[in-house]
Amino acid sequence: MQPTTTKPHRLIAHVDLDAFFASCEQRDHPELRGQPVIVGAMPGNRGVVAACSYEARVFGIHSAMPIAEAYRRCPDGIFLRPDMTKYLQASREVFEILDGITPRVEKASIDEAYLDLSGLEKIAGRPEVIGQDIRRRIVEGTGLTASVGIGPNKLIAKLGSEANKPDGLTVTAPEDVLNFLAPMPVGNLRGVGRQTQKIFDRMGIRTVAELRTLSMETLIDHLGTKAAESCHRQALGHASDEIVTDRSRKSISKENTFATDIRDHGRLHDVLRELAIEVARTARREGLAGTVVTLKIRFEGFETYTRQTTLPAPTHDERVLLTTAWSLFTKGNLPDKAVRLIGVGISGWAEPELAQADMFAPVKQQAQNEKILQAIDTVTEKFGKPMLGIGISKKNRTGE
DNA sequence: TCTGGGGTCCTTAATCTA
DNA sequence: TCTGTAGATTAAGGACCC
Repeated sequence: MQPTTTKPHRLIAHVDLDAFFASCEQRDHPELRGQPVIVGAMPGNRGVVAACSYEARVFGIHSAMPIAEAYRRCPDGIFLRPDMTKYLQASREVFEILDGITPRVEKASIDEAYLDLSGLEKIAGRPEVIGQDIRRRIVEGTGLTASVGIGPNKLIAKLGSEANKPDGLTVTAPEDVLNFLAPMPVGNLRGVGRQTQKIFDRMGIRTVAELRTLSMETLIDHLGTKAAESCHRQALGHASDEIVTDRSRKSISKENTFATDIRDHGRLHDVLRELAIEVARTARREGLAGTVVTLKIRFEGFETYTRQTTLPAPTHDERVLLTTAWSLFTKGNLPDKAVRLIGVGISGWAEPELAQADMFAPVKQQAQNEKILQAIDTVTEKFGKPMLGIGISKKNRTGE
């Protein structure tokens, strides 16, 4: 009989900067310290709270809350527009510090990271000591506080950092994972948002311990296979412990919500051009060229649609993006209503060598296709009907 | 309450292809 | 040659996250 081998536990940390945007502002403007700071849209405009200080949270304000509601709750709060340049710089400084602790750092967002600390205990001491060291280095290096969770995988590390905010540290040993999770609301699990929460509410399931009592079949019946498997695994404390140090992006997009809904197609086209220019610029800067163009459109009443198409050749040319997106708008069978938001995105990256393709490739490809189409028309004219193979090509090409 | 912006991943339906 | 079909691919929308 083969000896049973069990995979050794890894030691994963999750580092989460506290109220990041608001903390950057309070750090740089001492007069804002101790004040309810709300970063996001300005009251009177459309928008939501991007981040708020802990002093603002006392009023029940939280991120993603409509700014009008935040203002109602705290009219004396300090409302600020986000300064992304500042936050990106602060984020870079934090990641430099984290890179100095271990090379195995995964950037989860502008203000969150996972670190693989496995093996570090021999040099740096117990997980508690390492966790305190991470927090100390961040506050000394940047003036910002962070909450840290440490556990055998990313889920437990993340829930740990959330459990003790702000400026806290939670270490969960592998043998404590089940007890750590048991009393938590199911909404703490990854992928359980508003809709899934409603389903659990209807089932009378509030905590992870209660979730564990459900059979896999029941879970699949209510949530579908993927979500059920994910919840089941998480409830038992099973999750990924892989640190992905080079996450490549899958898409680039830009969108814009108008202050008031508009119907003027000329203005829509102008805005779409600006967005296409920004998307194309980002793509070129990052050496990416994509074949899938997506138009996003939201009408009055928050009615949202997306339309996408696949180009014959990869592009990072704003003219191709604009032409394609505009044709999706005009030919996408969309309602004739005032527009609240318009956006454009690109994805479906070509292979690296193709991504370096010359920017006129799509235009050339288009011209090539036109020639082929002309040839088909000639053949059709001559023989009365298209030859089978060519006929199919034409059908595909035009999407009819 | 009245809902930004930039992403990722999943499900489902439609379409294409062999 | 035509047609039905299964699997692959594409498109659209939804849910979620920060």
